[in-house]
Amino acid sequence: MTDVEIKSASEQTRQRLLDAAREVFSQHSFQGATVREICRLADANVAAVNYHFGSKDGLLAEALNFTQLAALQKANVRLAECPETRLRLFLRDFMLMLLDEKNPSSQCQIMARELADPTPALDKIVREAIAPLHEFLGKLVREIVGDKVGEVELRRYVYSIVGQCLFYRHSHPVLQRLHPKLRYDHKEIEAISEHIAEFSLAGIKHLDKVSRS
Amino acid sequence: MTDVEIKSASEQTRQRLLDAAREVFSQHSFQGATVREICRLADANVAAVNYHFGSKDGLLAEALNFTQLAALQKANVRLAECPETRLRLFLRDFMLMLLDEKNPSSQCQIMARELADPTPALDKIVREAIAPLHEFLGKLVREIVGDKVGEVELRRYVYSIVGQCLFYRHSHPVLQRLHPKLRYDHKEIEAISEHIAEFSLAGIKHLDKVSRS
DNA sequence: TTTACTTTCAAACAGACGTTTGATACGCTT
DNA sequence: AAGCGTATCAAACGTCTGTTTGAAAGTAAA
Repeated sequence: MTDVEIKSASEQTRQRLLDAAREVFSQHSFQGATVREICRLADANVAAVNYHFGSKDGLLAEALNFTQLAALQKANVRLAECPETRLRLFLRDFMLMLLDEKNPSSQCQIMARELADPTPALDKIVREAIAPLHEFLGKLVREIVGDKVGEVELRRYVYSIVGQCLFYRHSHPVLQRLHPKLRYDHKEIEAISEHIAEFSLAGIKHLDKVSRS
Repeated sequence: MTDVEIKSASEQTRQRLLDAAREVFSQHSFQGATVREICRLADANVAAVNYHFGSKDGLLAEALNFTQLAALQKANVRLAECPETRLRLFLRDFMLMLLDEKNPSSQCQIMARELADPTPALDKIVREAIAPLHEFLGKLVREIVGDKVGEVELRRYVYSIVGQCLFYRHSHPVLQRLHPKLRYDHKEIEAISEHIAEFSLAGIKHLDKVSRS
């Protein structure tokens, strides 16, 4: 009987607040999300946020959780595959995490909002999620291109890959207006990630070839 | 002596409000931007926005202006170059428009904010700016890949290109934290656009080759 | 100058926001 | 059961928001 299963009433409301916060912060901007809506969703009093987390900023900071993203990277580096295949597999898992409509508490939506309108939480996001992600992708791409490519160009490869991925999450409101039929189901997400992987691998290898000549 | 040069006092404040609105809306989210700050910047009374534009929403709608983006496309289709070169040239001009720090009234920053947190203005943006842009790029890429590629794949090419471009604008707050030395001067922007062009052309032609086989 | 209309202005409005307060209810040890 | 620290609650606080108001100032034709 661990304290992971049995929690005090206080810890339960804390958890409900965190869940509600992830839900609301992912659907509205930080300024657009209201403490009152979060508390309503968590069946808690308005004062609960300030009691448990000090402030709205504090709640956002604690609501951020990047374990899923970190787990993806950790699992990937353990694979005994060639770097190209590992890139393909990572992009598949990453896009599934990024676009899955079934996963409402997606941290990535919060991250996307922070990009457009940074709050103090962005520093934590960059430090704990984005910087490690870029480092991970940098190493992976390095395995593909070898040592001939400079750091600046390597970074641009990573930017091109990440840029393509984020586009689908970020521009979702636009894509839905352009193509109302669009749905991010599992099959569609796999097709998208395969496209990004092939497109990127071609771009990487072509530029690699050019810079070697 | 046309009425373009000599304007009534009323039209002058209208214009000052529009300029101030573009400035403020590009630096804050729609919710974060306040009517009072816009009026302060425009040296106008708080009531001026509602008098001239009906509401804050109305002001944003009228502040949007996509003539620069449209001009880029119109100039590009008139070039007597091969489609690859035209893509390279367009990406150069597009990125200069997107990233130039000297251009504070950049419409693109407002667009980027609308993506993350749509307001009623997003419909106008999609209709008048994004849809034409995607159509333009779709035709340009079509010239490169020929008729063998399906519509769905063609769209994904365009998404990959646009995604790379928007990343630099969109993730600027992140990139600055990752690499504080980063500056978007003319030379850097040209290097970025060249990278995106080469990366994308390689991706397009490789996938084209694969799908033909 | 008078008249009619447009534009500006200070002030106020009504509502929403994050946060604080002081009282109440709860859980736990003694 | 008494006592004590913690957690919850309705209510209020002060501030900021977009918007409205009615009077004042400006503009231009008669």
